[in-house]
Amino acid sequence: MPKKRPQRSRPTLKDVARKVGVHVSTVSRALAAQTNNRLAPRLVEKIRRTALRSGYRPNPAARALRTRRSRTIGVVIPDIADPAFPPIIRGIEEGLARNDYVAIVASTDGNPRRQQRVLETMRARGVDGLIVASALRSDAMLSKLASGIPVTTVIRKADAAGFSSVLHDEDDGIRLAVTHLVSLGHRFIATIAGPQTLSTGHNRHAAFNRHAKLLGVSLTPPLAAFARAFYEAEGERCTEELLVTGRPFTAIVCANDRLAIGAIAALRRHSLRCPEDMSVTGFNDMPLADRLSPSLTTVRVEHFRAGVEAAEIVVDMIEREGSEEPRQLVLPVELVVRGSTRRAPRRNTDRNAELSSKFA
Amino acid sequence: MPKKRPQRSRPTLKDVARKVGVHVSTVSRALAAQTNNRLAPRLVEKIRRTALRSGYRPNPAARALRTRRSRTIGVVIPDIADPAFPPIIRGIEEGLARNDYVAIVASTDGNPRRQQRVLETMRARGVDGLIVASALRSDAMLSKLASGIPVTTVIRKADAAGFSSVLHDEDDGIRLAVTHLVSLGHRFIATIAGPQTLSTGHNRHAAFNRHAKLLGVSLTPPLAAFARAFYEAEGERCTEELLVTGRPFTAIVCANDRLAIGAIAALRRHSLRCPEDMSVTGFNDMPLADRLSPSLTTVRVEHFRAGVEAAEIVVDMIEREGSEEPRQLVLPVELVVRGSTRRAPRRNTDRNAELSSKFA
DNA sequence: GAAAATCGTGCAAACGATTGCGCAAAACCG
DNA sequence: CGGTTTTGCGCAATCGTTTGCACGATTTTC
Repeated sequence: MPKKRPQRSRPTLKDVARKVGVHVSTVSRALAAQTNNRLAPRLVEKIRRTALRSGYRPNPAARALRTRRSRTIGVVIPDIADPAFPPIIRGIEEGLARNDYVAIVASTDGNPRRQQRVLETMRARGVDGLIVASALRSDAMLSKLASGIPVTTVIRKADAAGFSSVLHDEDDGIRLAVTHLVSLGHRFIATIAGPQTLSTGHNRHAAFNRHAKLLGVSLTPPLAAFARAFYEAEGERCTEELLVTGRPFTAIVCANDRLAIGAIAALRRHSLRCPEDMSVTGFNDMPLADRLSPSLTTVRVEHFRAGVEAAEIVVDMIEREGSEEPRQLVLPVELVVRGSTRRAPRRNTDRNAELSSKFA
Repeated sequence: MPKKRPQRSRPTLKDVARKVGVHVSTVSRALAAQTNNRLAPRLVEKIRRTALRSGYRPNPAARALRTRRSRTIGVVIPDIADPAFPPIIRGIEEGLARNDYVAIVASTDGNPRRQQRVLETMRARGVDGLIVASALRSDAMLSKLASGIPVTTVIRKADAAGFSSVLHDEDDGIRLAVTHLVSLGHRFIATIAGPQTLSTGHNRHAAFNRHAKLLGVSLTPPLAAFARAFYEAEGERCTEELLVTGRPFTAIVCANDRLAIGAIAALRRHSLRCPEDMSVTGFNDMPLADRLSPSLTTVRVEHFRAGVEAAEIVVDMIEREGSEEPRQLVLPVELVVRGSTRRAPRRNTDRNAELSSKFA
């Protein structure tokens, strides 16, 4: 029974030092890339070998205590169960691992109080930096609680300066979607916008207005409904809202995939088929978007890459000691055309027919 | 320019001690629940107040160094982008937060080498315990790398003793699904089983065999296809495999939702409609399962709760110093009937008609 | 060939908390 | 009231690293 060694803890610097016959400080220097050039190469080699052989692992607590660096990044997510976020987290994980950092992630449910708690425990935990996917456009709390350590937002952007950010090219994404619809003959295009408190919601909506005008398909007044959250249920509600206006339209540009899913469901309840009667576009190309029926025409974004880049940015900010100003990165997007969009119906459905003829 | 204080670090025990006029050890004791009863109540009160007022937060690194406890749990997930896992992670997060622990999570992609790396960095990070959702039935590596710290598996179980586990009642779930189908008149039921290297895959398949026999609907030889992974594509492949047997069946019990989604897609390619021609059941009730078309009849499991329970279990094992043996928890499941199952067709589709009549 | 610069390593002090031990003062006992 | 126990708190060591400084030995420089 190897129960003899009750706390067989890992070897420490001291153990390695004893084995090699040098002082612990020498071992420490030999193992660190920045300092081992001041030692005799032969010694360094020897130390490294015995360290490796004895399975030495630096004690993270001791190192953190001494260096005031935990090599830990806090990741704040609105809702990890939302399919948009896991790929980002994966990317962050990847980007951090490359630099020997780890993440502690927490969800906020979009609830400011929870976000505050989360940020506080992260500060208490001594994270070296923060990656925030839950930022509001004006997020006073974030500015307050995040002061002093590098912060980057992903996917969303806070208006306040001082944060780095990595974003998708929302404007181009919406441009692609609208252009696509127009090329299919759609002229009456409604939109379901996301929450205007979020940069995504706001920017996509602004982009929609801009490009609709540019392409000469803007309606007056604009045919838009505003979702209070990026959920399917809100997509349904907004669709109802659009339908009860009685105004004609043949396509809906949704601010994200989940809204689009809700929209399609609501349309179906009203016996409007997608894509035959109504084209719908999403945004994100979330997992399963290709497996729905109809499969979703949407804007593909590089969530994984966004995570990686965000991780690299915080790490970089940390290691350069904040001597740098915030960076902004915008990732390209791409339209993926699938089953939810189709050539605009010549003969509109009954309810649209009368009205659209007025406008034609 | 408030650049004067270059490293305005948080107050330490020493700061609080100086302010109150006592020794740091006294402050330490006053702040810990186990030791403050040895101090004068009035003093404790005073210390706590000034600690609070000055915004004191224990330095986690220092504490970890001294106590050899990081209050950090490693969470190992096969793939965080798989919709089954985020709710579990949320649950873990919740369960850990209640006890003032945090999680560091990493994905393995079901890749043993990656799992090894992940487990190693977690050990190196000094996690106090492990929650593993990626366990294989026989996972030698896990047994090796996890030795010495409390481990619990979630959702999946490793055969090796020594681990706690929290599982869903797979057997009952499959029983519910099969019973449901039988009550709808199905007599020829095929199954798409999951990977037999995973406890889920294995147990659900065993359960299917058992209950099919119990209900008198087992086919000989059994009509089963084995997925190599819990992916949609495998669901498609397995469905093809079932169809080419040429044997009649009117329902497929799938080992999870993603396989079911793949199955439905493959059926559609063969002009078999679900549920009119073929009923399909899933397992998990993953997000969006209710939004697919057809919406999925499936077995709902309590993923969130599983996470919470797993967290509570590891924490408990840690705080009791491993003086306890592993615990096993099985959570109840529930059938949720939706659109993908329907009364068995009287007149089977052409290809089933001839054959099923033979068996009828 | 002596002074100066460089090199290679050891010494010891942190970092901030926890905790066994000791020692006064207070409380208790007969 | 003297002696014993209890109470309340301080002392100092310790956890494992990192890093400024010191210092002898080499090498360089003029």
